[in-house]
Amino acid sequence: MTAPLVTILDDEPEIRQILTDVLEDAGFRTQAFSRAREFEASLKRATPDVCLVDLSLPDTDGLALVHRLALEQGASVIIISGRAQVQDRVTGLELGADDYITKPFDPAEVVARVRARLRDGTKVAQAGGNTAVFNGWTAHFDRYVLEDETGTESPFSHAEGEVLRLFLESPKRLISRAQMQEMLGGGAGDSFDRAMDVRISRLRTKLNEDPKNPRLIKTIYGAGYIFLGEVEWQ
Amino acid sequence: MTAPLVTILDDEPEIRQILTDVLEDAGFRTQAFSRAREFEASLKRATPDVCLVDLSLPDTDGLALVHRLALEQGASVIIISGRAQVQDRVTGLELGADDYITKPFDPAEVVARVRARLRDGTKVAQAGGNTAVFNGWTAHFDRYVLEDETGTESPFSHAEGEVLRLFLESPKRLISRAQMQEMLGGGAGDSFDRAMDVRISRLRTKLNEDPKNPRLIKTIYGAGYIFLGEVEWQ
DNA sequence: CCCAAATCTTACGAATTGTAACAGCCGCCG
DNA sequence: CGGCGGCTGTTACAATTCGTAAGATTTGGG
Repeated sequence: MTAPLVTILDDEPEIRQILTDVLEDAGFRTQAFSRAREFEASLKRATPDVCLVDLSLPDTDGLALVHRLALEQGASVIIISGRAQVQDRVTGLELGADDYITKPFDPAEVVARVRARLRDGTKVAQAGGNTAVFNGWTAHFDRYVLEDETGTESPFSHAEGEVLRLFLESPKRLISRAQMQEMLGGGAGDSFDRAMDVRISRLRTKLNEDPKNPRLIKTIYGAGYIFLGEVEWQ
Repeated sequence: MTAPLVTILDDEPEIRQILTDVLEDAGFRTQAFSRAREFEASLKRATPDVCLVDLSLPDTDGLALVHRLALEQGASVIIISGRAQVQDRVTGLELGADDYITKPFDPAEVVARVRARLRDGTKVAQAGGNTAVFNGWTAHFDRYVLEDETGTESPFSHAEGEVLRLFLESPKRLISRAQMQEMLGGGAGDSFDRAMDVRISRLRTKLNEDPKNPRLIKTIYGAGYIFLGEVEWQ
């Protein structure tokens, strides 16, 4: 699957550069434009997944553009603007923008907000986000199915999926028991730890882990678990 | 069609009051909670369209709650927080929130952002046609007919249609049993749950679902059902 | 090496869900 | 009227899920 496409429309070269860099680092494809005319022309060639639009454009009314974009293209639109007044934000959002970021902005936050737009899915071709590939396995969270490297499929349950997803979302990082309980909605039950053990045990079986030498789900005595494995979400 | 439901989770009574007032003025239905426990209990009865969650809760880790919400409920989540650091926002958004508003906030902006969520996210009861196309099937609700991918037609009953419509109107979202009863005018009969089971069982048969591995109507043990499939109303 | 704590695994059972079979209801038609 | 057929809820039993308990095993300190 190709990476999501993010288009940037801003007349300041610096901003374009910063946004392009940080978004490409985050794994997106990007296209940057300085003028609305070129930007709109590009829409006829490829529909972006998210558009970052600066309102203070010299050659167009930015708000009208946003309105058209949101209405016709069906793409997610994030306004980036120097105007920080509440009224500006409200009108921007009412006109169809999905988010409104004020300058000066932090690049990391922009990336996070772009991701948030991609996640909610209804606008994007829902291809991504609920399938993960790791070490020969493929986990389909939409179908609750785990796929072998030979293509053999076996179902996993909701509880198993919760744990697996948690691991796949934070690979190669220590996950403590307490963290799991919270994430998995465990009312910190008295013996809830044991339940978690069992869940993990069952997951391990399903992943054909060698009990003596687990390769994917590693126990850190007294601390928690670590999921090793090269995960790629699709 | 009923107004969209917005739930508010905040421990400060003032904030709850302000948000409730301004959102109801804007035409939404609201439910406000001060504690996470009650809030989560309410989710079993009705799925809100948007959740406003304050992170600084006394009785729970707010971030974990947000994560669960975004993951399982598929509802739009907006974090409201006193913490304004970029890092806080980024982690909040990465964990699945759709937006992040810092206190102090302007009520008008909150309303605008809630509206933005509703626009792209949840399909609010499509007023449009009564024909839905999904995964090779076509459901004609005006004629009570289900059409095969080969064009073969087979009738479905009223009760089956109710359930099917409910699924098709909220695809890829968890639908709890309680919700079904409500939506389908269920006199909360004691054994009405089993009737619902039977309805779904019959619907599954009609959709040629493999009992061992259903592809469209998925059961989430202890939670409800989820309808997978790419739905398009016509 | 020994022990206590932590963790793994297995078996069991309560709760939940699936579905086949039955029965009541309603409309249709001879 | 009576029988028939489709629809739908109820019941009963089978299958699944998942937490709990309990014993086995592993870990790390002394």
